[in-house]
Amino acid sequence: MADFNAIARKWQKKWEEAKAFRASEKGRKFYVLEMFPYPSASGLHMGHALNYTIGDIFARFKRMQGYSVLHPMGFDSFGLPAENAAIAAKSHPKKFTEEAITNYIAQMKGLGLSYDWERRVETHKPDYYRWDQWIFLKMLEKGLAYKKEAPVNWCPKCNTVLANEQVHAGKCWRHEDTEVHVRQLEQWFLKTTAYADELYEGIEKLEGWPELIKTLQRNWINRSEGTEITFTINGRPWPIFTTRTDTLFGVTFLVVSARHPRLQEFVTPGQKAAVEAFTKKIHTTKQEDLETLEKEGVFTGSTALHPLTGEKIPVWAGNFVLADYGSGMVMAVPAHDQRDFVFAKKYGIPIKVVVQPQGKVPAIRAFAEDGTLVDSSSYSGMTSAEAREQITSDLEKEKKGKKSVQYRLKDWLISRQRFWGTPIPIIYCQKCGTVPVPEKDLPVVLPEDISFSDVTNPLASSKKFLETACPRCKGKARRETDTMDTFVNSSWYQLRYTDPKNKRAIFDPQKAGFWNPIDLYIGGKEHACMHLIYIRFYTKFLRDLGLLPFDEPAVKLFNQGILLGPDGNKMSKSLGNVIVPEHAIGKYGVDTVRLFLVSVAAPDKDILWSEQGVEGSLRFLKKVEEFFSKYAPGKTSKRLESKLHRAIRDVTPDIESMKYNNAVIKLREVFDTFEEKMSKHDAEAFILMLSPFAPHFAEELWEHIGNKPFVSSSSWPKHDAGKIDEKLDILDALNQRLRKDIIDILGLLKVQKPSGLTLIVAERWRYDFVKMFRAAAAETRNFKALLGKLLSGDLKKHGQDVTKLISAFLKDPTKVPPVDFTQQEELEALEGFKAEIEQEFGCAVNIELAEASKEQKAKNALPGKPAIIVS
RNA sequence: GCGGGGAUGGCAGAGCGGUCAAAUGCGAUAGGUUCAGGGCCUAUUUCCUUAGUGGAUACGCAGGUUCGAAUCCUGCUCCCCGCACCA
Repeated sequence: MADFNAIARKWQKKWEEAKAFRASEKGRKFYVLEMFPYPSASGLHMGHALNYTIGDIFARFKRMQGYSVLHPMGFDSFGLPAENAAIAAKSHPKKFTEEAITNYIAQMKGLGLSYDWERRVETHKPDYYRWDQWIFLKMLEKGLAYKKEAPVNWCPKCNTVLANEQVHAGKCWRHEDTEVHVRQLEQWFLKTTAYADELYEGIEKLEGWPELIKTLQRNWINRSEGTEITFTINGRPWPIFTTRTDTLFGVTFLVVSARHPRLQEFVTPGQKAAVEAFTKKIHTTKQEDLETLEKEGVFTGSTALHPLTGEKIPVWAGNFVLADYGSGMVMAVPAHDQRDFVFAKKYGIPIKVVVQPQGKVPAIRAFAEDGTLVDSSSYSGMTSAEAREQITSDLEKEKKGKKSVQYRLKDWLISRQRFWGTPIPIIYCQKCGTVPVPEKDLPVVLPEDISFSDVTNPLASSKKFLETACPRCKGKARRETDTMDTFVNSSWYQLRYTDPKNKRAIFDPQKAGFWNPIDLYIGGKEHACMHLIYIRFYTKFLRDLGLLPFDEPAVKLFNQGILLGPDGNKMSKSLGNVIVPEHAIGKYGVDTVRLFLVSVAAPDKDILWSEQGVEGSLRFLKKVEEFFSKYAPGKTSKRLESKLHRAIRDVTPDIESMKYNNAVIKLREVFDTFEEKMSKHDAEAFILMLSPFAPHFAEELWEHIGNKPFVSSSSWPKHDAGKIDEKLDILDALNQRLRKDIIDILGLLKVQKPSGLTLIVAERWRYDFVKMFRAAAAETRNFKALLGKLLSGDLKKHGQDVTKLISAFLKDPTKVPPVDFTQQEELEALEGFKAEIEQEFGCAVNIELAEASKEQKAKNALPGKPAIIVS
């Protein structure tokens, strides 16, 4: 038995020496990319292996199809874990990171992944992150990067602020048990909202993206169209956003967010104490509880003027209004909004019905749907939709409102009070203020002499870093000590792969444009609202800088499933169900593991790891090996040829559509029909098809049958439709059935060794049936009538054959397919099969035609199933 | 509450209007093998019936469309997963 691991090492070395997977800009391109990993100290896990194998199979497949394939890998190497590890070990995160990277590369090579390693990018290297800084400066220039004080999410464990996208249900994205606090801080933001509209509208055009991701993004960006209505409070105009302009006459109070920065402007001296007590309570409420919190509020003392009626409306402060959506204030229409309804009930605020439904207005809850307006001055009688239009346009005329679109998407907070990230290229000068670092001074390099001793940002501990001269006045200045969110690094890395060593520019637009957009981007669905929004945002920005001629980063996005442990749970150390890639590979070999990972289910489904399943994959490879160890080229039988070409025909689209599981099954199926004699060319076809899945093993076989390396760079086989013979398959089925029948009968007769077998072939009814069908088809175009005719009476019991014909008929009504076999052909086929039967049952076999005189004997004989007489 | 995805044989998982009692793998059972209760090979693995063809049920539940449904439609139940007071 061959040593699969030795084979793997052998070919990995050869590939590397030959630089077999180097990408070059010529011909038809194909860009396959898997989301690059964060190099963690614990190394690659099986989930990574799955993710990368999925991409690798596709990359290899496309390469064999003659595409220039770009299949690079890199490392998202900035991030908190390395920094924390460094703090614990009183060391530098760079050390941990680079060790981890070395380890990752070795593991990836061990998986036989066909990367062009020369293009590798590592985001913690200054020659990479200088371009993060460059982009930042460009954004600053265009007004898309800015600093502002805002309530921000603070994770006490990460010791830094987080972006909105990194807060999941009130918790930190990395610390599911850690409450995020809201703090008021001055931070850097990237103006993702400048592209909100395009990010939202563009989702529709992402045809190759999974519906799920698109929906998640739609929800995240959440565009809503409405009207911004101006209310006057204390003599000053305040815009309020609503989607229900039609309920304007039902407004009985306004609610301002209790967290609103300008809340104090509404608070009258008389209400001061009450409001303060209330806000204090709000600030001590946990984010988590906020979701289930009862709607509460307090009167601010101020009143607003209704823009149309001039009525006085009380302004409340409430805990259920978001400070950072719209203007942080809502108009409350208790009759038509459930939240307002509850609030009004609680505080005894009047409820005024202005929209009438078909039936009666329910008293216990608000009627929040569209209906017909009542009590709304001249708008009464209009439908909600009409009223929205009319009221908005009337408000516009009076300059008391305008159409408005609001997004849930917020600007991206990128400041991090951490060390291990891209320094923000900003200098604060006492005289000149905030000054961007000039492009020529990039990169702003992370210092080495830092100390993690304090809780403040470690960057501030490096004097060499902190103290600098102002680029404008040359006076004393200090650097920004915040670094950028790591998601910045991964927002454009796919472009850098196309020109990774460029020292003068972020990339050559020529090269980036050749490879991009990514043709197949593979990664987990958890990135839907983080990375995948950011990368789209960056793409649009770089496009607007004139660097990219396209709008979206990837044509097709593929989300692989989650790899589950043998117990059906997600792999985790705490459950002890983690399968370590090295162990599995050591035990079964890489190719087996790769093959198994894609055999279980379609790659977008969750995969259940099963030791027995892996053994099954190994068994298959061993059988293949066994076959080829005895293989000598010969002439392929028509039968095998037919099956092989069909396999080529079917495997190809299976891989193309990433149904790897089905492709593997088809490979197993053809292999099962292999005969000792087989031409070299046909043997090659099989090895070629096997190679994306089991690349090392395939190379070995390829060499074994006398070919020069590599299969990996040979051409994908093409099928010859002319060689696919359906009749041969039917014949196989007939033979199979006959064999089984003989076995059954011998069993029933309790005969161990028959001295002879006589097979009597009956007249074929099908022959006549088809003639009839043809005649019927010719004489009528009414399919139903034809069917009725066919399905009636005697023919009904031959349903299977009827359906076969009908399905063929439906595909092309002008043609009735030829019937399987005529009686004559069947006889001939049986003659051919005779030797095999004789061999198998160890007796002479007679084949007879059921003539009239033998009718009696043939009474059990059916088409394709001769009557069997045992002697 | 809003939205997305599911429910198939002992298990995993294909199939997504006719060629389906339903690929393939795993497991189980039987038989074979110069055969160790291992490996390999072969057969069986819904029920009934049987000198083979056949029949009855069956693809979450209940209906419907169709000559024909695991596949399409409607309603229901259950499971998973996102977002969640966005005005």
